[in-house]
Amino acid sequence: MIDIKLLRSDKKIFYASCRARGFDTKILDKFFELDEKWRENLKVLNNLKHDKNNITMEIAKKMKNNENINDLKNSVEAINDNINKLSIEQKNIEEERNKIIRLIPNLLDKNVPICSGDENSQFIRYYGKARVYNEDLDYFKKNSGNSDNYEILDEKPEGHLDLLNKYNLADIERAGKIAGSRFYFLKNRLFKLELALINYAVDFLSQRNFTVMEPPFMINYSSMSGATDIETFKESLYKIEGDDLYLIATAEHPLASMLSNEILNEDELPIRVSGVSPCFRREAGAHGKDTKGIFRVHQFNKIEQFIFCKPEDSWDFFDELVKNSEDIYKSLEIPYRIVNICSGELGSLAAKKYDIEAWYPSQGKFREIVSASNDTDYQARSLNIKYRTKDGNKFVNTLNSTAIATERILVAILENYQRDNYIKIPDVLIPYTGFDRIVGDD
RNA sequence: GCGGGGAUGGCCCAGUGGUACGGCGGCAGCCUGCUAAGCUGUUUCUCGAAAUGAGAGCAUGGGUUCAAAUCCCAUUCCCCGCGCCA
Repeated sequence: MIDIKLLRSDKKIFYASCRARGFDTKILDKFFELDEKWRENLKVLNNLKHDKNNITMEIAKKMKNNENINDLKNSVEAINDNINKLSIEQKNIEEERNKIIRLIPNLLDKNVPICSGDENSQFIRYYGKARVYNEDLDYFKKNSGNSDNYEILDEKPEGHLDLLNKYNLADIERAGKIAGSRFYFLKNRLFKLELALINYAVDFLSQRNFTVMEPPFMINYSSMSGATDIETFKESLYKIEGDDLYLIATAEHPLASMLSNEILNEDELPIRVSGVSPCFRREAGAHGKDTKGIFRVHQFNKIEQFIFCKPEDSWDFFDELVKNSEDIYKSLEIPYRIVNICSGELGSLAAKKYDIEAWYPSQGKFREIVSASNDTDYQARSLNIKYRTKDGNKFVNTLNSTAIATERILVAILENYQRDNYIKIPDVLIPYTGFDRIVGDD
């Protein structure tokens, strides 16, 4: 949620931010209209309550002295009628206003590139030595900042679905039979590789001062709506029938809401937490995209980094999160690039977002594997997470970034590490897998 | 799931219908020849330019009443016991 006081006092910057994101500024007009009415009503309502309180106290006094109070009673009843009427009106206005204010997106950071379309996000940097099929070279060059760090392949590498079948690493058909499309059974060494990735990430983040944890995989509406932009997010979430519970779409949701309605001491910050969890996504609206294999699925595992910090530190921590994620992919030796997501593509919580995109040789593309966002105080305000300062309580800033989304990294490893008759295991993972290659059934 | 007990400000705790007591901690100031002790104020949210201005707030949502932390109903969570259970 944005800062309502700032919204009232500095309308222009919100109109500019909404326009840059491609949001309809009518929501702002509507907000101001409702807010005006709300404040007027509140004044009247508070005056009525003030009168009522005075009379009520007088009644208490008179009763002590055994004086007659019938007249006073009647006047309170009359005031109560007015209060009730106005309260109902006020409640409706407030509900509508609060619904709208949640639709207003966070203010953009000044470094976010302004754009409307998909392809305008800004290239930041490239790392690694990509294996590039000769026909994909133009695309690679164009999207890697014209890097010359690549190895040309004359034959198109196999796609991950073929590799899954070739080495008997997944059963997607039977998963489809029992659950539907976009589900999978992970098998054999690929499954062990996933466990290795999880353990590797857990160790990695522990060493970088994160408290690692397994969060609840379901949370209630209040937490979910605080942690997300729920109105637009709703359709991508799974709801549990008969209970006030939603399956999480990322560990960010429980990690963020973990501290909801709390006031922290200044010296507790920053708080670095990391969550390992499955992520459940309906992928509504993704029909036809990545339908084969395990690249885009309804359930995948992810290790997420999350930081609560003071506002003045949050851009440093943004860099820290991105660096952590980058260091993981450097260590796994997966080629990647980083892009600064442009205004039209940015989620409404984020003031700025960097994506890390891995190189997938058989797709001949960079695809998203990490999303790092600084939500500034937007999420903290919705969740009511504050810290104490000399000048009163302030909202913390929250930041999140993927460490490893395992299914996408498994695909990246399969594609980048395929050899003639086996899949090589990245060196840093061998201590975790206990084997150095995937060859077949075991 | 059943029975019993509970939820009060950052924390602890008092409060059986008349508008939330006290302590601890934090912050600000005062005093004191000094890492102590003491004193005063302050501590949540909202409206308001501000007030020595007002309203709200006692787990949540309803109800009774002129008036509810207090009485009634429902819900949530925590503790104890029983049952069930990986």
